[in-house]
Amino acid sequence: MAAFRLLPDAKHFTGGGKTLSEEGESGLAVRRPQRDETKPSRQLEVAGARGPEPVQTLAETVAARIREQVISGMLTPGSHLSELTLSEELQVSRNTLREVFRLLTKEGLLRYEANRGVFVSTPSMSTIIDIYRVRRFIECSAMAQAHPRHPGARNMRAAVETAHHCREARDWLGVGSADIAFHAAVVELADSPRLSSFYAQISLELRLVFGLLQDPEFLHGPFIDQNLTILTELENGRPAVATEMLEAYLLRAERFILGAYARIAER
Amino acid sequence: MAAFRLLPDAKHFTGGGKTLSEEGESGLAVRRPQRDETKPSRQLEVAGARGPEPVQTLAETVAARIREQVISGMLTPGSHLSELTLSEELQVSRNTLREVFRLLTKEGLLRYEANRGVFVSTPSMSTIIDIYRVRRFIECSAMAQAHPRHPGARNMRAAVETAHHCREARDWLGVGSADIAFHAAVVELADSPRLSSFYAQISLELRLVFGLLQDPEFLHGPFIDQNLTILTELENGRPAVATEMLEAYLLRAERFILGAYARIAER
DNA sequence: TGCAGCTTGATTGTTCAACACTATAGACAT
DNA sequence: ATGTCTATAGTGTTGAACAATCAAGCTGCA
Repeated sequence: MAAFRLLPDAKHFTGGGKTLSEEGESGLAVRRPQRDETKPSRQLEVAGARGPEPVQTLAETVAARIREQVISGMLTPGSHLSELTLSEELQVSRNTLREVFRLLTKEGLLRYEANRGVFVSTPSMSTIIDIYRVRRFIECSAMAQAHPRHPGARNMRAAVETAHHCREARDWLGVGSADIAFHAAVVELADSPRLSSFYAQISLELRLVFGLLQDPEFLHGPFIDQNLTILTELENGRPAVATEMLEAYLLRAERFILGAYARIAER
Repeated sequence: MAAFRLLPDAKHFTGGGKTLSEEGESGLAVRRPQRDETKPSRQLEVAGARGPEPVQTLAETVAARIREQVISGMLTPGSHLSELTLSEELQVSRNTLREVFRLLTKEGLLRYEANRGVFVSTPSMSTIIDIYRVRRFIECSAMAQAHPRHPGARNMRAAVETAHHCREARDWLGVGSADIAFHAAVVELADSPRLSSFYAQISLELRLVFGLLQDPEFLHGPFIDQNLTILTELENGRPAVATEMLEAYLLRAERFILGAYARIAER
């Protein structure tokens, strides 16, 4: 799964570059239909089979694609997303693209500037602080009231395992995803769809931060073992201990990220 | 650059308690201002606006308007919002309206159904349960860690006072707003912009529920005094007591709302 | 030189009219 | 009544237009 199709180069989006990708082949791009000749079905479906959401509108598909571009670091924070250029590259109309921008702006990944367009939002120091405040707030509360045999715990375990696999494979992006999945599972313990979806949004912003920082091994490496310990405490019926460890984890992670951020910011 | 400017046809957007439909345009059928004659500046700004966001795009303005229609109960849950009809009534193009729909869908006020359009989302029993779960989760945590002299406390007091004024004036919609403002101020105690904006969204959904229920006096009346008590406890340096009372308040309110909901649902 | 004002592209904001696709309501046959 | 078929209305998406705005280059002139 997760076969990311990525644009050749992020520089295309920074306004300056001129090399447009021709990219005539598959992916999920629809070919521009010529009115009089062949008319390919424009209503498209997404490859991924599972999911109770069989239809997805073009705007949502494109949104998902740009989202991936952003969190994979291919679209760097601060870069300008030109409506014209992007609509040509992604083979969608400007109108559709604008709908996409609305979606992603609400998600916090993009930022509007009046009459100047959209930019990939650039997390600041205070962004990081706020994100971690929210994380402590939500995750710790969820953990504190958790039942050890809650289904969320199973997802936590699964996340820990994939994290280990990815570490062995030196797939640091995967490790990051698994780490986030672990903590999303923690939030699941609270049994609240709204809380979970909010947390998912926060995670997205966090990934933006991760993309900003280099050296992902150093970034995620030290933390995946702590996740395992926390999970074990929970499973052994000591949610209070697990909560305490979780809070310590989050405080440490925050300091860690802030430090890395400051280091690259002072350049 | 912060010069405020009202555009000529801003009156269209100040909706005066009437339906969405427009006052009868002189001349015949829905004619939109043609380019060469009247040219109202379409780039508009909102008057009040103490925020750092001086400019507002048409889509955002329209979104604000529909939002009000929804929470004021003028647009009832479940009703279908036709793109064509609404775009004519609001004097905006279908494309702009679709951007608006994207915005409001992300906010949870509207719901998309593939190829069938958007509907005002209808809160269910589980919606209410989830909303109150989140409220207890967030508000209680915020209260528990609050400092008595936090600026949020001032806002809490202000909300209590307007609630009383509105009650005297029999303005029950105002009472509802003040109640929500009070609890938003509670969340402010946590000092997290993201948490506050999330809570604002939850509040919106809750207002949707309120709009569904009749008898607003019965709905809000009993609760505004409890807010005052909670505030007093906080100000007197007993956040623990305040938290306890807050949780009790929320549990009671949830039962209350659920009961009212069930009563109207079985009809 | 320095700088205020004007001109000029480039880009966003918004609209329009068209067409493709889908769902639903009737008409019809069973 | 039940099921199939066809209009039809409404959504999904497009490309082209124009208006409003921003950014930068150019001018004229103290």
